[in-house]
Amino acid sequence: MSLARIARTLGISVTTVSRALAGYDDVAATTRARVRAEAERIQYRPNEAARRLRRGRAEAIGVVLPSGPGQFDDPFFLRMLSAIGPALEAAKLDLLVTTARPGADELRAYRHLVENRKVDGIILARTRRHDDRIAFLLDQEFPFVAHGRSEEKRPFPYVDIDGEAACREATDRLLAFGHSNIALINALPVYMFAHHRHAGWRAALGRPGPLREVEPTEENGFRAMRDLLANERPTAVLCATDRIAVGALHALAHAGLRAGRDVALIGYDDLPFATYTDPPLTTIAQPIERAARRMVNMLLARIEGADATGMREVWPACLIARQSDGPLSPLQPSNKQQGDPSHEPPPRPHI
Amino acid sequence: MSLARIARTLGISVTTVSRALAGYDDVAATTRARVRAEAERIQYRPNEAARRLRRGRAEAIGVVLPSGPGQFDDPFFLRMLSAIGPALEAAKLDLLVTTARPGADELRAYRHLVENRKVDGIILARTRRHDDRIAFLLDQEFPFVAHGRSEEKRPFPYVDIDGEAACREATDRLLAFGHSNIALINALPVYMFAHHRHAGWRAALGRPGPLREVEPTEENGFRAMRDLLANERPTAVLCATDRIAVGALHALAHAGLRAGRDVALIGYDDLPFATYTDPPLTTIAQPIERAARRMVNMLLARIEGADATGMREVWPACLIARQSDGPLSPLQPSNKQQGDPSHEPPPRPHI
DNA sequence: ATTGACGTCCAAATCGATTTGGACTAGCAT
DNA sequence: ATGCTAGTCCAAATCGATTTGGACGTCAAT
Repeated sequence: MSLARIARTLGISVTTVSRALAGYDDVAATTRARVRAEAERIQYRPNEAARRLRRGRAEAIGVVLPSGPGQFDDPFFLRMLSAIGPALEAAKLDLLVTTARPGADELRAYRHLVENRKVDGIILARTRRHDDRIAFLLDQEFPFVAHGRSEEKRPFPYVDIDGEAACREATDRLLAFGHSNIALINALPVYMFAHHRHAGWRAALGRPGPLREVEPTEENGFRAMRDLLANERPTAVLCATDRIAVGALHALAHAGLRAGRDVALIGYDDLPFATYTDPPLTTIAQPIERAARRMVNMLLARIEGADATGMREVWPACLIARQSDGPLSPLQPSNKQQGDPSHEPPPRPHI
Repeated sequence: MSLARIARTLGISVTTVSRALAGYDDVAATTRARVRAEAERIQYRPNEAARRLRRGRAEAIGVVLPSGPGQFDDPFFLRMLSAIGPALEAAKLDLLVTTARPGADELRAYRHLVENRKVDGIILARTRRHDDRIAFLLDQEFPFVAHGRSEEKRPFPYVDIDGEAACREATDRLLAFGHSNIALINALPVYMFAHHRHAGWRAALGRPGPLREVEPTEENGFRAMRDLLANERPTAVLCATDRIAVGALHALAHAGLRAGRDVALIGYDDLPFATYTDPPLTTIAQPIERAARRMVNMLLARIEGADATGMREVWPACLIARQSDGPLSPLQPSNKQQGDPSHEPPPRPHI
């Protein structure tokens, strides 16, 4: 009872109050001023539910967070959320967050959002090569924007980071350092980003190399690295995420090896702790926040009915050189000739 | 047009359809069955906005995430969110997430949630000694539950982890190892949790010790540790968060010192990477997920009108011994007698 | 004087679910 | 026949904002 209350106090109709506040031009300036003043006086706030009911919109967008072991503490989603928040504020939309364990639970969460019209649009992250969430949303013709591509045949809006190029460059860098036995500890290949990172590594290498595919946790990075050391014994390792890299770093230390000297290691994500590992981690930084803001803008346009064609963007990532990689060590078993085992930092190639 | 549609199809009134689906007992079993069948057939989903309007409830609860430099990537909030999510699902409430930079922006976010009746209740984390958010919510008599206590005089519902006891025990452990010059790198004292951790350290110490207070990032942990080494030169350091501890660890490595041998270091949070630092970090684990679930239950009760008295719980934390701490090294400058510089892991006291 | 245009304003319908306060019928007892 | 009780059902009001389709009055042009 609020527009009504202003109307009663001022002795005018609810319609006029509504139109005055909404800025219609069929309201006399003096009336509008009176309405504005009274609205201010009683601290009028429109009832969201009423507006939503009338407009037929949820005035909100949704994000489904993966929950469950190994997922919950991934800083990626928090970075995304904190970028989405402010971007939505401008559009006066709410952000609805749901959690779901990957699997059947997850698709159910998306169904729930769509079928109960909880949100007007969805932002979807961590796309998979075959992604039933994307297929579902396309089937329903529900507005969404994905972070990452997919092998879905129908086109859909996305913003992605070019992990393939980034991993190609990182691998090229390792090759330029003189490495040839370059391993990849990748995330599970169901994820599109893992697929791309694998492709970049594979392309730069020009042939298969030592490969491990794991759920990206420190624990799994540790295991994979230990296993690589026991078998293929690579001199350089590209890790698909920094969490994997941290585990791998630890496995190296366990084996009495030092990253950057005995084995070159490159991570991916540039998590805040990457500067403070020992040695500091060479890694690949992604503009997640900017990408998230772009995704919000795309989604808003989609909700307004804009055409989705052309809403496909792939942005470059950026390698950040620190100390966990470097030239092939002369102490390592390799085919190269032995060099000077100096402690000076060796020259680094341009990338 | 949906209850109405079922009503029209079945030739009965909207009232009856509503009451049949809502489980009132003044509906004939056969009618109820027909309604249920038709609802199922057309995949009936009640319109949230209409229900909210009628019930006068938002059917949602809110969380305000701190955003901005140094904050956004704190895993704490993501862990909390992923625990809140499932707990809310059972109650059929939505989770509304807002972001705000700490400061004026933040209180504005809370005002917004309350004044626009966006949510029925709020979960508030990272309480401060003087917390204007808590004061505001109490003033408004708005249902909320805090994670952490405050110096607010009026009672309010909270679940907290006993950081004071945990830090007292951790400091006692360091004392038992033979340390006497035990520093604390704390978070800023505006935060209640920092205040508690300080109190525990101070109580165990029985006198002042080297203290640094910083925004809890790796960077600041690094600086603080470097500064401590250049000045008070403690033999043991308690860090208020694992992120600080990681920075401190790095500062030690930089100075050619090794944690666990040259300097004892204890963190707080048990972040996933804590097992994989070098050396693995002795730290304090908090049952955040369980606490979050408990907070949701309290909040639901509060929303239902339950009395808040007695809704105050302090849970114990748990020290996880790894390798970053240990006995006073004989090589360190100290008052103790020199021992055997063996590489065997020294005996550890029970805690 | 009539017409038309314009400037202001509003009654009523609408969105969809919920809830109040009965209406109506059949069956049974008085 | 009358009253009463259960058992079913529903018309209408309600929540609060939005929107349609005019109503009414004033003023200038014809």
